[in-house]
Amino acid sequence: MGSTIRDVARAAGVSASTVSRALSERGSVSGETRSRVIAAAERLDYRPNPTARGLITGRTGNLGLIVPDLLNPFFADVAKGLQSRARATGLSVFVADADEDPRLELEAVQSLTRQVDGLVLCSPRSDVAELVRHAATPVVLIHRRHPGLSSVTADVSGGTVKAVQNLRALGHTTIAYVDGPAASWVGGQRREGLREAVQATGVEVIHLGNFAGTFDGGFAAADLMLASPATAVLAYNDIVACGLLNRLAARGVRVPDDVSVVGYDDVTIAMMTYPPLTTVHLPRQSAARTAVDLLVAAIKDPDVAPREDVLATHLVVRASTGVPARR
Amino acid sequence: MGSTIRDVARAAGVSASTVSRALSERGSVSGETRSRVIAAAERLDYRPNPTARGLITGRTGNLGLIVPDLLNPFFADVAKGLQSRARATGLSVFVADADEDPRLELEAVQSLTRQVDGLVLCSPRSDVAELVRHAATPVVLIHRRHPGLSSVTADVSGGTVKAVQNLRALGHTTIAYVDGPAASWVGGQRREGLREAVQATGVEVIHLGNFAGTFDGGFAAADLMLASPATAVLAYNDIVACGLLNRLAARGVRVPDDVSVVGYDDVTIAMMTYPPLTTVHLPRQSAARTAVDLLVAAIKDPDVAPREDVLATHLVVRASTGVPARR
DNA sequence: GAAAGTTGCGGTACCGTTTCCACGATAGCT
DNA sequence: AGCTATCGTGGAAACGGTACCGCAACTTTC
Repeated sequence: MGSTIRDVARAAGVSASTVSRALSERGSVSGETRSRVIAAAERLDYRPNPTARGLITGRTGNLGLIVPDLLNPFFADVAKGLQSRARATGLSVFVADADEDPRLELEAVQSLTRQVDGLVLCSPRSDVAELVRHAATPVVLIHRRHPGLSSVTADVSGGTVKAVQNLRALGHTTIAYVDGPAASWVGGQRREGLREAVQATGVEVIHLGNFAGTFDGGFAAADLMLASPATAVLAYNDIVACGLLNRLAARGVRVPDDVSVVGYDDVTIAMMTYPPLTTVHLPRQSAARTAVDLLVAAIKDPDVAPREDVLATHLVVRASTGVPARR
Repeated sequence: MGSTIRDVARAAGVSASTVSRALSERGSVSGETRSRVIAAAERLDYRPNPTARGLITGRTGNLGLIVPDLLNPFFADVAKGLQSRARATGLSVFVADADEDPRLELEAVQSLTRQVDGLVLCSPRSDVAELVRHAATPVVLIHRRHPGLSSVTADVSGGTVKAVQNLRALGHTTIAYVDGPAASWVGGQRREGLREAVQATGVEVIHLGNFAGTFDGGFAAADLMLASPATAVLAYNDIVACGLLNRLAARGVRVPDDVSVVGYDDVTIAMMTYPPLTTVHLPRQSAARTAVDLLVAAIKDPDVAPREDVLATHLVVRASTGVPARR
């Protein structure tokens, strides 16, 4: 089956340690010996056993990613980006879906931490300090910040300001906001952005309250929005916006003629709605890339100072926003 | 940091082998000794090092999943289902996104196979025999069949028949079909189902040709569909259907009044389109569950006979299909 | 030409766990 | 009482690598 380093050593007429050195490009080996070893390894189709290597080096060559829900395209995107960057770095990645359950998040940390060199926590729902206490490896956060930890976040409040400015420029003066789960960290960021935007532009913001961050959440919020004097609505994320669009269409409200809708995230389906959704673009693939890089740095040197990267956001204007009609 | 089995042994006043036996419920240990060991392990927060255990047992406790594209909600769903079932079985899962690239699929097999006890290949794009040649562990296929391998597929052709029968019952006699990539295995299944359906119902099927299995593919196909005499259209999958809906809406065609649209997969966004999409439901979470179970069986006994499970499909009728208008 | 440094390689000791074997003690049998 | 099972336990080997040390041969230096 799998040939071992000793098989290669025998075939090449050298010792096991020499094979190890020759193949890992470490230590000094004569060119002639090295090529003989490489030839033998090739012939036997030898691949170092990662488990055995991991035992002695303490490195697994793996990264772990914990997300609240893979079905949310936002997290799927992060997973994809992380995967791709990890592959480029020669790492494999464990993915754990915590099903929006803080308990499962902790469980995932515990079961993964021994098998990976580093952990990426994406939008964790639970207490970060608690999670980190159970992690035996470096940790990087995505879409959440925590003192003393490296993190990659997006400038959500800046994006919010841009969105509101754009709506204001179109002529909207009263804007509804559909909030998500109250505990959400990014939710806090958005509300802060809204306060800033109100100060900067003078628009009036109507908080419609907390809804689930899902299609149904948006669906439910639509009726409240229509009952309000707002001419535009900012949704917690694109999925919520999608629910809004749907309910609005069902009620015969035209978008953007009667109501303008703006989402957050710019996930794939934001382009697929009708009309295509104006949305605040949050970088995901690049966030994932950065997260891998931060992690790799922390693995190489555990004492490296944590870094809090904030990625720029921008507004993607599509067809769901326009000049408000008189109501 | 992490305490070892010897630390526990010392703390409990026994040997390392006794600790191993006590904790793994294997072999004979007196009740008194066991509880002393367990107490010591608890106190030291001892967790067996999975790497070391893996080295000696040859088991990693991990599963590998290779999908073409995590952004496709279909595959994200499979990943989620697999993950959840694996967790319930005490396994962790590696996820590899091959980016629709056969070369990356092979690479993923090679880099994962030594770190897992079993591999799940979901809709592989490449030659399955070639992939399996490089796998050192049991393999289960999802959404593809291959002689000698366990697989979990959905009865796509049966679902197709149901879809066509439904359209026929509504009064459609000419149906367009938007095909996906020519090489696709499921594509073949759908075409076969179409042939069956034509025989059974006598409808006429117009093949609009091969398109990318994406939103853009559907977008592009819409114009061809409108130029044909068909009153209903079957799309390669829900995403393609979504593209169709969009282009139809943009051209002022009403769904389902002017044209009926049917998708495949029943992914989440099928509920979120306007109008909500009638679609052939393909089980994913249960496919993933079955795949884990088949794999676990194959891991326990490598000589177990391969099983080809075919899961039932059904038509989910939503608002995108209706009685055809005279054109 | 001898001392010192460099290079290439083999031997050995681990990494942390499980598994196999041996051994003493206790129990059950004739 | 002696002989054989059975049970509980400790010791040692093994899994497949890498790291460290030491040694021989060769090169450099004054």
